Amino acid sequence: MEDITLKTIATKLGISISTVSRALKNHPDIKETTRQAVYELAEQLDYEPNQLAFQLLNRRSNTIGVVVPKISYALYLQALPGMAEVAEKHGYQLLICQTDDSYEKEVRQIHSLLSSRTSGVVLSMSANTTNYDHLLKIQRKNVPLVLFNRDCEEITCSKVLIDNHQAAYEATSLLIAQGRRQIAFFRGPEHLQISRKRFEGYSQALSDHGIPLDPDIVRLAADQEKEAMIAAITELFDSGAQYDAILAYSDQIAQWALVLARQRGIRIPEELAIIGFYNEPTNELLDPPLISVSQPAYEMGVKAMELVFKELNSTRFAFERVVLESSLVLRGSS
Amino acid sequence: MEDITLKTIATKLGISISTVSRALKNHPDIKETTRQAVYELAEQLDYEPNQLAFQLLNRRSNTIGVVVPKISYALYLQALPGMAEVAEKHGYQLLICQTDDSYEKEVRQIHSLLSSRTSGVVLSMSANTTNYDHLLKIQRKNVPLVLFNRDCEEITCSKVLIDNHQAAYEATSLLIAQGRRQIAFFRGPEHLQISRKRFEGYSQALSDHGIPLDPDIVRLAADQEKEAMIAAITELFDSGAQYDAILAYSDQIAQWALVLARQRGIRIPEELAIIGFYNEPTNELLDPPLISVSQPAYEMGVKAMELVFKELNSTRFAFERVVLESSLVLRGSS
DNA sequence: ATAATTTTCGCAAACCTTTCCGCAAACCTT
DNA sequence: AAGGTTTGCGGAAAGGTTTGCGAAAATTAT
Repeated sequence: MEDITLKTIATKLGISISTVSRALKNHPDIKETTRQAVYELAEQLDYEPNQLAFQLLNRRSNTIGVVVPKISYALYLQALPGMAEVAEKHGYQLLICQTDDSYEKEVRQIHSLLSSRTSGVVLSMSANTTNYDHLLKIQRKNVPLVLFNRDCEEITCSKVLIDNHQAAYEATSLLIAQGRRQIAFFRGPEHLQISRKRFEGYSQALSDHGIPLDPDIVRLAADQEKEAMIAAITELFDSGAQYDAILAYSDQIAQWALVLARQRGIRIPEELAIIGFYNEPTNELLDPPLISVSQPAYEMGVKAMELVFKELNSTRFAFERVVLESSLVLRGSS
Repeated sequence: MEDITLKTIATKLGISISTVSRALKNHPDIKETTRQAVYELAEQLDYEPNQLAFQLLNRRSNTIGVVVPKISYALYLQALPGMAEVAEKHGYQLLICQTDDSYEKEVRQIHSLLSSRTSGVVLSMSANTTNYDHLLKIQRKNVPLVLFNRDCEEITCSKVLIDNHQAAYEATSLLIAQGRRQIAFFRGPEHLQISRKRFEGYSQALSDHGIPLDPDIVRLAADQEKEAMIAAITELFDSGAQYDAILAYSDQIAQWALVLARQRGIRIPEELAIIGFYNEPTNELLDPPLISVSQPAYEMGVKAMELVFKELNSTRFAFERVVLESSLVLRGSS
């Protein structure tokens, strides 16, 4: 069973390869009868145009690389379909790469994408990326790069983000408005700008309301593995520090905080209010349902992919920085 | 900024393209000094071999297509990394396609994969697929096809599955052993073999223990959208039927059953025991934590991908049917 | 010194598609 | 009927890589 190519059809029909190619593309130069004959035989032989040849000719593959820390995070899980839809509309496919927040893996993935001549890259940097040579390499090859969710000042390119400072500020303000004064904070990975911004928003809200920041209840929870999160939360709980609310960098942390607090008989939200980030769908299954900062993930995905194609289809292009609105999803946990 | 190719290097060094190619591949024919010169210039120019050209030559891309109903299901979310790891070890990338359980989308995706000359396909059929022409087409093109999780008797190929009959049988038996006699069952999509098998395992366990099957408490919950699931569950709750346990086709359903039951003040597990399928990580955040049939998702992914490469690298190949062990993860919900 | 190797490298084909250009035949014009 | 236009199709190049084969250059043997 050999591969069916234009040549197969051309030979069987006694016409040239170029005629077959044009017939299949409905080129006006081709006589209706030949066109029909070609279509019939192509159908009968299950001819599938060889994208590889086309891509080589085109000098790039119909593929956009999407590099994310973990597919399983709600944000990416929800953004991916948005990206896929836009990509499919343009006849492109997505090459999804997971870095597991490893810098080395990210570099490997990027090289692999470059090697397979991806038409563009949407990237959410790993938490351990502090060197950006691989990203500069993408740009040097004139491949559109769009930073997604996780920003990085060192790289100039299009970006799709939310205002993390603002989001954290609002969440904190909500807690304060509800009378909370001792708001604990779980920080995310240190190198991540979004993590820093969220902390700054939190700090700002406190100071704007004249509440001193208590370092005892600001904790690091960079590792999003179950055991690490539980350890960080337990440490706070056992520290003897005073707190009547928790704002966490991610819902993963917030969810475990809620569960562990419940196990200790702490009443939520009466004794302890909890708010997280990302609006994981499972938040509403919890008891009580978890409040969270919701990002318009699907729209972010759409927007990011649109920016890729915008850059791809224009010669001289001005980078865009798109900042979408996040919102607090109010539920029972506060 | 032009693309860097072998020709670029060859011209700058005044040698031929083939020499550059061989130098980079450490071909013994090449003198050490030229080899070094080539390596240096390649490094300096950020040369990335053009996979597209190689793939065209090779007549297939270094890519395995993975077609699943929804990435967000825990099974696939956990299986994907297993697949990716094996693929990467072979120098392959994954082209992940989501069908949203739509037959049409599945057909489109398959054609797209065929067109881009994927080296192999791992497929978990959509719930609405009853025509298998597109799968036969894959096989006719000699592209290795491995069916994953969702079986289908009409297609002969390698498969990676669990014994759904057995799993449901065990789950039901556990409930019976705990004294439950009126076990409600939420069925999955009708066309899905795994769905039927689970129901059969459930029925078998009942009859083996001399318990009659009560059609009133066997409900269809094919649609895994939140609203549809809530509707199906509410319908059971409002039906006035008697039941002291629920076995659900998926954890999504089971989770909502648990939450909705709790909202109605039903005590779990005292009044109602609940068991689901797939072992979603969020099960343990619920109150009480949800019991579930756990599949070795990661291993299933690894195994499936290994089968793809096994078939890819052998001329005459015997299909394998791999049935992995599932297990009940015991928690508080029963 | 020449002959026989061995070392080192270049040529060209192949993978399949698209598209510019040109050519022949058929058509139309007056 | 001669010229001009349109219609329908084929030839060939380009895209970047790998590889078998042959050839030149360098080395060794006689």
